[in-house]
Amino acid sequence: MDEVRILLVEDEKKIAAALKTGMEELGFHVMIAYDGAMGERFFNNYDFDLVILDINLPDINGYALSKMIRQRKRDIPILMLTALGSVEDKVEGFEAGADDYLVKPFAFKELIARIKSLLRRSIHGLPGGPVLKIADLEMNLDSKDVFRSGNKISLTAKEFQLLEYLVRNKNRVVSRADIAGKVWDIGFDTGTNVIDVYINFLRKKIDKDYPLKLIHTQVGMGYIMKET
Amino acid sequence: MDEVRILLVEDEKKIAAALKTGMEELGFHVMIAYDGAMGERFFNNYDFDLVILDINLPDINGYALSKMIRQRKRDIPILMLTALGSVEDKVEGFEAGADDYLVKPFAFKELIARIKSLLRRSIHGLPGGPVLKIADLEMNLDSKDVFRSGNKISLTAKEFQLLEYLVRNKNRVVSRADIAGKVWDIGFDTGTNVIDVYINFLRKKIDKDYPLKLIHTQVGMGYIMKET
DNA sequence: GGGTATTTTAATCGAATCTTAATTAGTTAC
DNA sequence: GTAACTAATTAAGATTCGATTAAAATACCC
Repeated sequence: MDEVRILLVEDEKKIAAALKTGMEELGFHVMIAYDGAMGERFFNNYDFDLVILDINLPDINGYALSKMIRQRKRDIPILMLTALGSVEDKVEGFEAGADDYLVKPFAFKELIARIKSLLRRSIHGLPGGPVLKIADLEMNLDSKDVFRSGNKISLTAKEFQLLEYLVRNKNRVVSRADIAGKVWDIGFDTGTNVIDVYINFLRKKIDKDYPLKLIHTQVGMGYIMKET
Repeated sequence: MDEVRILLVEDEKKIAAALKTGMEELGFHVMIAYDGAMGERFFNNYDFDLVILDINLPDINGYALSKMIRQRKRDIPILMLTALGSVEDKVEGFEAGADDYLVKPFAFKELIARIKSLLRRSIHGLPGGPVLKIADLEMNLDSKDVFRSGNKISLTAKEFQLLEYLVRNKNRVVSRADIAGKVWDIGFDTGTNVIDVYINFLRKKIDKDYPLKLIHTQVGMGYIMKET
């Protein structure tokens, strides 16, 4: 999730500054608007991935601003952040188009968790794009993409399965019998050496060009994937 | 938004019954599971638009169930409903894939407002026209019109269904078995190759005349739709 | 009911992938 | 240090997989 831009509309300068600092430490890019008109202007002139709205603003109130934003860009996540905690306020907030509603005072961590949950849906498509990692190796289980140090590596189906099994069991020695059972559907009584061959395929694609080797042999035991 | 089906996993029967009644009065169709295993079973056997999860369940806990649901169907909204109100609990909930987290006791109206907000976002109920997009390809689910770079493409019913499934799962490899189950109602044990044939039909209509191909084959895995 | 459009089955061809097998290299144990 | 074993590597053969085409079966429409 790179370059997430957040518009924060909040009139209490101290709170706004604190939130901005906290969020920027997490890598978000935050822009503060101190009133509704400013919020509207910013929204119209820049591109944001998410909006955080206070309700009680000096001029335009948050509900109105939310509706305006929804009209103009119906898929941007809006999170309302306010001292108004009654059920009616919340319902009104949601009806104005909010995707989430958080009552002050709140824990910063909860805010972040909710922001991430919202972004998960809107930015990188849908939630849970599961990615396995070890060192600089990444496997995307959805798209079946594999990257080493950012370079794309294309694997065949079996290679992918084997690598997935190894990475899932990283820092743990897996025997050939384990692999045979999980990746191939065989019991490993057969005198085949497919596994060795495939380990070789993987090493060529994954380790060969990199000084840091990830696949290691434990003679007499099996293979292990680790960074050290 | 017609026929919204909600899965409610909640072990306290009184609460579950009360919620079900309340929601059904609003036109939702609710199914109750009294423990995690039951929830999992229901989830696997029926189609839902939203899941409401209690955390403290007799057997499997809500976090685990949430992760399981996310893996299987990553676009369904999950709302956690629980007595655990600490920030850590909430963060854990969101990390397990929840889209919203509501602490008991709560106002029924707030629950409804949050449910509606989630449904509004989830694909089916997006306001303002159901149009799926990827790159310069657009599918209007209402009018069943399909455009590539503004040029109208006419598809047959099955072609449309298949394309819709692929586009909904863009950037994700879908296996033939997935497709067989969702687009055709078959289990893919049959040795048919309809899917391959239809992929071929789609490619001719959608990709043939354009340099940027959208339908890609992952040999041994399935098909994926992506721009790159 | 006839004719067209759509869906499905079937068969072919070529290429990608998987597997086997044999050789070379490396490791362990005595 | 050498025998015995274990693993790495390579190349070739076997098999599967997918694209494509054509034809058959089914559904649809007037």
